[in-house]
Amino acid sequence: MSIQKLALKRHTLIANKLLIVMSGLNRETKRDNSYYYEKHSFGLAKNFVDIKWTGSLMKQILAYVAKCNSQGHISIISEQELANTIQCSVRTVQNNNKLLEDYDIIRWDRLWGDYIQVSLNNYLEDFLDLHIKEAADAQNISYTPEMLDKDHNTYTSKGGYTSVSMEVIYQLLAIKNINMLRLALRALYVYESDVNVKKDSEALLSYTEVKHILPKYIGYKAAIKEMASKLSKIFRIDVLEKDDCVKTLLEEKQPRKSIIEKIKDGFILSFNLTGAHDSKKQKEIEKIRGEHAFAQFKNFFKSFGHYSIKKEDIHSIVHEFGLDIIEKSLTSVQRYLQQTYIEESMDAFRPLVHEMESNFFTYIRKIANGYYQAKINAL
DNA sequence: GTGCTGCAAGATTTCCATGA
DNA sequence: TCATGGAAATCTTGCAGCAC
Repeated sequence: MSIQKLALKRHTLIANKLLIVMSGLNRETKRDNSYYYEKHSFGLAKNFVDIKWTGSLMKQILAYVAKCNSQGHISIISEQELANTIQCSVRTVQNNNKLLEDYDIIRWDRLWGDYIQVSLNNYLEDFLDLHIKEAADAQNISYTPEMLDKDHNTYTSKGGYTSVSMEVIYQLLAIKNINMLRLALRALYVYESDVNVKKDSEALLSYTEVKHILPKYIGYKAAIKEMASKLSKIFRIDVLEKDDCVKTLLEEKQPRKSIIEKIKDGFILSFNLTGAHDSKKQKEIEKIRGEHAFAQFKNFFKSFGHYSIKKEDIHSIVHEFGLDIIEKSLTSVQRYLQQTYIEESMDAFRPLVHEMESNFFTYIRKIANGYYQAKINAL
């Protein structure tokens, strides 16, 4: 019997401040004759700073964020499946839940057997870093569409959030070494900040930065290089040292002051996410290809009947299950329609077409969900 | 029978002294 | 300052006992 794992969201939104606090707050607080504290800069809540982030605890929180709905609620989750997914024992999952509840980070209740429900406390504020803007202030700020909800509330964010692909989440949950996990979480934040926001071509982490984030005993070059090399399943990583470091970064780019500071270290890790690992780019590509796949299917279907599906629903379903699953589902429906048309009577064919015409979104979603569950279980 | 908790052993992480 | 090894601290795990 295969070990059951959790089916997680294809794209998980996670506050940068959560990545920062779990990776370890930077101990180098004095910079350029002034003081900088990540705790204050990111507006971290006391309970998130005070709790001791063990490896299993970090992975458990990542799994909860990757599983919950838009209100931070998980209506049902198996402790055994969670333990299988984050690669620890059920006892550790239970201990962690109790600890997280003591620190007022989650609430949980047992449903029956090993099934529980979990709510992430202050989900918007603490896990997405989104804060509702007062109505009076809202008129005076600019915002991106992503910062508006269905009720047209306006949100502000201090440290922002990043989108992490399902592939990357599963890779993070498989990491056994706590310092590798810390390094990966910090690299994801730097990638969001440097590549997605500042539009640099790569995310750079200097030796000094890594040294002050990881515990002192592990903060030396050989150990950092060793850990970085093992993260190649998630990132494309280049280690730039001494002459390489200066030449590559100074000759090929026009670096900002902050990058020049990193170059002075003479030892820099360069991180890049490619293909399906880059959640934001992946979402944009899938939107366009998804629309194309549905347009092709609609063209095929027009000789049998007519249905309508909103563009937003296409984006949402492609976002939820992924382009490969959606294409597979549409191909399967097309084949099934053709087969029924050829091999069955009109009495069997008509109700099928009618079901699709009445709510094609629900119909295709049901099929996609089946393929998706099978894909997750095969991981 | 089920779920929770305390305990102890083993595993992992962190600290610290030391030498290069 | 960096790298390392041994010691100490902490985390993880499974078992046993208790309450319901």
